[in-house]
This record gives sequence, structure tokens and C-alpha cells, in this order.
Amino acid sequence: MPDQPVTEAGPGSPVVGWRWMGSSEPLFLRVAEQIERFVAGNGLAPGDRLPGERELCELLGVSRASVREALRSLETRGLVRVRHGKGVFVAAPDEGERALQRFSRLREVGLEELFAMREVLEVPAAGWAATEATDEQLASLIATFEQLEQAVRAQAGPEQLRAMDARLHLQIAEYANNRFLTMTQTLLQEMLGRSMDTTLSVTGRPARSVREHAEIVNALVAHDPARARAAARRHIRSTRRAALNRVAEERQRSVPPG
Amino acid sequence: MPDQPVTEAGPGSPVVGWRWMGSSEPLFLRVAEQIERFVAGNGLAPGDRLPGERELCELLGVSRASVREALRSLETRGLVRVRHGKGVFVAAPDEGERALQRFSRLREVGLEELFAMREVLEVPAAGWAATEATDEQLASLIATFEQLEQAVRAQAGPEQLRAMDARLHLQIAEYANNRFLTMTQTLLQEMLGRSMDTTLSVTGRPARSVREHAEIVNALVAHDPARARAAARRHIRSTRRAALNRVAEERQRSVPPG
DNA sequence: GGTCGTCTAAGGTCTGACCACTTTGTGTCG
DNA sequence: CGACACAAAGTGGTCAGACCTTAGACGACC
Repeated sequence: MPDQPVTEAGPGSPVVGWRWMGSSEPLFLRVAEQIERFVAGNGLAPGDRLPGERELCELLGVSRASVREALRSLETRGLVRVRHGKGVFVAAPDEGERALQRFSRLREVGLEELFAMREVLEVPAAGWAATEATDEQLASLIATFEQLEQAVRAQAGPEQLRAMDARLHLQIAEYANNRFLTMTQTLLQEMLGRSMDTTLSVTGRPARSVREHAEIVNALVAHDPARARAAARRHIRSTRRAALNRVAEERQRSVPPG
Repeated sequence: MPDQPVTEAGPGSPVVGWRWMGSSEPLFLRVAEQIERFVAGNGLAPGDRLPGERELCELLGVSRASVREALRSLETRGLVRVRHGKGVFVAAPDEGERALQRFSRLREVGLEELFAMREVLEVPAAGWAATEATDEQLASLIATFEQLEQAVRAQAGPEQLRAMDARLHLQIAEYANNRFLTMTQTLLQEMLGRSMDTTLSVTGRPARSVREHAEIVNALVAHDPARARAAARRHIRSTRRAALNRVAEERQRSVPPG
């Protein structure tokens, strides 16, 4: 009985058309999309009111429960504001919220861009951390470093190595005492992890990586910002070189010259 | 008539207790909170299953519609995953998503931190933009600059000045051709705007601001990265000094020395 | 032994009713 | 005439119960 054209949907407004059209995507999701389209299509601006729940039901040919679930979803996403006794309104997500949403959709960023950002963020972070880190924090940092060292010696899997590497850098960022920086660095590491085929993660030369990390940690322990910055810069550049080379190799292997 | 104990809620499970207990917070919101608490309280880990919808209804003493709306909200926030025919599960938001959420909750960041980040981000951005911006982009940048200049000449309100200032800097970041940087810069500007009392926005000395912006724009037009970086650094530092001074004054005025 | 139904539990949707909040208009009283 | 009170309409909020669809498990049949 499903997979049939919905009953008397005359040529007037076949908004839904076919129910269960194969995809079996939940109804409320499609309703949410349709409401989004409605807003965009009719050029509704933030603050504008859109049809009431009951009206939307009729418009879209679904029950009120589905419309309400769709609205809850849209409201949670900040696209819509539902006000008891007044109606449903297009919300005005502040610029920051919108940027965040675009951020979360920004899945694919080039490796070059990400590595450029690493240098931008991590070099000053290392400098600040050298100035500001407490002895306690330095001890914790050393512990993390030693774990990394041990993991390399034990020839741990690349997945694990990458996680430890990320953790070390994140820790340094944290000790720079700048919450915005910490957040951004977290995001960056996350996207880097996703962008690199996990297998070619820790740049290939674990031994070298350990040496470079050691230089950074030593500079931090010595409270020497300039040396910390330099060490961080060297490390990131070397990592970048290795990663990009790998990617190039990979590409060459899959698409042989012809 | 509200503000009364809900009817025959015996001592069995007075989970809800009083409806409309003053706050009139929608039920489904409270339900969502309770489910969150349930997950946290019982130490449920990502992947764990939580009680079915009908069970939750009974547990919380509400209807299934409310439970479902709450779940929709939680699902949209990525805290929960609802799977047809199987049940409701605690979701495993990836680290990036969680960082993003913390980011959006991170409302109050010190001005010092934000200005430090401005320097970190905008100085290299100016350098890259000097190298990479196309003639077309430079023309657009100049247009923006002239609008700012004109606004200053016309003694526009601080609100508007700040918006134009933000737009100019955002544009530069964009021309650096690094999507991650652009996003981060957008977020930063947004938080700066929120952190400064809007009135003390554009640092006070509009004329000086225009001159400094002019230096940056000129360096970009000349495709001179070093000069662009230097100009950007000067501008940000001068802006920071002015802003922090203002804040200090403000504080002194409201809390006179004792 | 593998395959195919059937049964069960779970989410998905619908219906219609009623409750609560807002606004508005209207009517009464000062 | 004006101000306040109340009632009605419109809109979101909640409830109750029913039925449908899906996923998985279990058992009968080939």
C-alpha cells in the first residue's frame, strides 16, 4: 500500500508526492527540509513569521506530530524560533553561530592549508607556553612525551602514534593559556586527523619525530620562548614536508604517468 | 489553576511533580535535560542503549510525543542516535564536533586572549593576502576601505564603524586563501564584537585607524608581504592598546580608588 | 543445514482532543 | 469618554491511543 501516489493530491500542490519513495528517510526530516526550502524560496528574512503548525500540516500533507518534530530539529539547529501563543519565526543566527555551522560542514580542507595553520597557531603557542607553563604542567608534558617515546620504541600502530602526537601538541596549546587558541587547535588537529589517510599519519619517520618533539619540550622546560618557537617551526615544517611527499607518492602510485 | 500538584501522581514516581512550576519551560526541554542527566548519571558510554521511548514515557511520566520531541532535539545536537527498529543509543560525537560545541558555549574570553589571537591570525593572513590576492580582490578591498574612510568622515556610529572594520579584516583573511583561517577569523571577530561593549568599539581614534588600515591596504596592493605583515601587526597592537586602556578607564570609573 | 516465514520489540506516523499562552476586541463601569 | 475586565480566537504544548514499518530472533519447512 505504500509506494503509491498519495491519494487525491491533485495537480494543485503535490507537495509530498509519493510517500516512502524508496529512501525511507524519516518523514520529519523531509518535512524539515521542505520548511527550509519554504523559507529560502519565499525569501523570508529573520524575524519573519511562517505558517502555523496546523497550516504547515495541511500544506505538506503530514500530521502535526511530524511537523512539530521537524520544527524541534530546526529550532535546535537555530534556524527557527517557536514561540508559544505567537507562532513560528525565522531565527537570526548570529554570525558566530553561522560560522560555527559552516565550520562543521567544512569537512575537506587542503592539507597545505591545514599545515599552514599549524604553523600559524603552534609556533606562538609554543612561545607562550614556554613563558607561562607551570612546573606541574611541564611535568605532565614530559610524561606525555615519554609515553610517545615509548610508543615509538614499541612500534605502536600509526593510529595510536597520531593520537599521542595530537595529544602532545594539544597540551602545549593548552599551556599557552589562551582559550580561543586551545579551541582552534583542537579543531585543527581533528581536521588534520580526518584529512590524512590514517595510515600515513605520523609523518613516517618516528625517530625523527621523537627528536623534534624532544627539542620543543626541552625549550619549554628551559622557559626559552624563542627556542620553543624555532623548534616548533622546524617540527611542523618537517612534518609537512613528509606528509605532502607521502600524498604525492600516493597520487603517483594510483595514477601512473602516461 | 496551574502551579498545582499534578493530579494523582502518587508517591510512586513523582518524577515531574509540579507542572508549570513557575518557569513554564516547555516540557520536552525538561525531558531532554532529564535524559541527559540519565545518561550522565548512569555512566552510559557512547554506543550504549538507553530505555525505549515508551519506557521513557513511563519513567518520566510524560507522553510519547514529548519524549520524541526531546529525543529529536538531543539527536540534532548529536548527543543521541535514534535507530528505527533498534532503539535509542548514546551517540559518539567526534572530537571535532565536541570542540565546536564547547566553542559555541565559550562566550567569555578575555580581551587579551582575543587580541593575542588577532595578531596570531591576521599578521600571517596579511602576508599571504599580499602574495595571493588577485587584482579584482584588491579592487574590492579598496572599495571596502573607502567605505570605511567615508564612514569615519561622516562620523558614523560606533556600531557601524565596527562592522566595517570587521568586514575589512575579514576580507583580508579571505584573500589569504585558507578556508580554515577564514573560518577562525570570522569566529574571532564575532567574539571580539561581543566582548567589547559595543560603544567602545573602534578603539577611539578613528583617524588613526584609517591611517593604519591604509598602510595595510597599500602593502597588499604593492604585493609586499613583509610590509603587509608589519602594518597589520602595528595596527593590531595599537588597537589593542586603545581597547585595553578603555576597559581600564571604564573599570576605574565604576570602581573609584578606595 | 540452509532458507524462509513469523513473531516481537522498537521506532515512525496519524488522529483528535484538550491545555496554556497571546492578542485582540468588546463591553461594562467609573 | 476612557480605562479596566473579560471573553474569544488563534497558536503552540501536551496527551492518549491506534496503526504502520523496520530489525532481529526464533523456529518450521524444504
